[in-house]
Amino acid sequence: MPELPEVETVRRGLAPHLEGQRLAKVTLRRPDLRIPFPPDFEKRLAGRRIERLDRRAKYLLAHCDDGAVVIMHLGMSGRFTVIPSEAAPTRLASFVHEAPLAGPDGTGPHDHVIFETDAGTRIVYTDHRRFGLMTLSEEADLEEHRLMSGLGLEPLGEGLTPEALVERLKGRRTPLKAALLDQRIVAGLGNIYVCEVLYRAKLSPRRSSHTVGLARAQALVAAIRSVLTAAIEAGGSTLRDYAHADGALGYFQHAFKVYGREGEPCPDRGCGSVERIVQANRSTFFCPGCQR
DNA sequence: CGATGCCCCTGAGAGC
DNA sequence: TGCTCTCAGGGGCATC
Repeated sequence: MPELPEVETVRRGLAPHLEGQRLAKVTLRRPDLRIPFPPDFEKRLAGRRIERLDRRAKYLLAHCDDGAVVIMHLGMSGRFTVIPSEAAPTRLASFVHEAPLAGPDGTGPHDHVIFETDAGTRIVYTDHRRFGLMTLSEEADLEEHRLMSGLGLEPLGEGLTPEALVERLKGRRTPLKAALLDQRIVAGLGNIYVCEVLYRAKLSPRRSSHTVGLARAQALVAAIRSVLTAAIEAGGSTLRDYAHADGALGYFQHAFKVYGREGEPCPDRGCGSVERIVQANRSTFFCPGCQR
């Protein structure tokens, strides 16, 4: 699902509805997602004001006025729907595929969390595969939370330099594709954007990570920055049922050069056709002609 | 420590 | 129509 650009797009869509708002009510419709909700999650958040909505890697972080932070991850299929107070109490079906309308509150069977703000806005978290999570950090230092402490370099942050990347890839014999998916090295890339980054950097997904020196790392860092920046500007990518917080669709999927393009000619050089291979049980798309 | 496979879950689409 | 199989943007855990 959502990789960094999609999570950032969701953050931007939700922020105006959450920042500065007080949560009037929080409702859970099941006890867990990928992990259980913390005890008293609903009570703990009721009455709290959200001061800021941040993002770290693929996590959304809602900072409360009492210092608690709601940590949220969308997994593969998580999404938010904003229902303004004036809207009819039925969901806009256009951005929820096949989701049957259920209870009198207009929620469907995969709507697991409902936030209601003092302004009357409802923010519904939907996640049919339930690989997402929501939990609470009470730590004084958020970075010490177990979900945050192991995260690697923020791809659009200043820490991602070619030198830092070389340092983290050094000594690893794992394929470069797997290393870039490893959130402990660089945090925020997923399957689609790693494929796109490797294509643009002209590096093979099979290349052993330790063979990436400074020159190749420079190409990688440049590709990571440009692909993610362009994807965020496009509002992320829309595949299958994914949509923004406001129901709009991102369009970066039209800019994919290799992802999902098996058999098509290499878009840059026509030097071969895009191949699909399986690495670590996930599809990799690349051009064996120009990616070395 | 590092790398691989399997698992969590639901639904869509292809093929028979 | 209906069954079975594969695949899906994530990540944690066991195992070697």
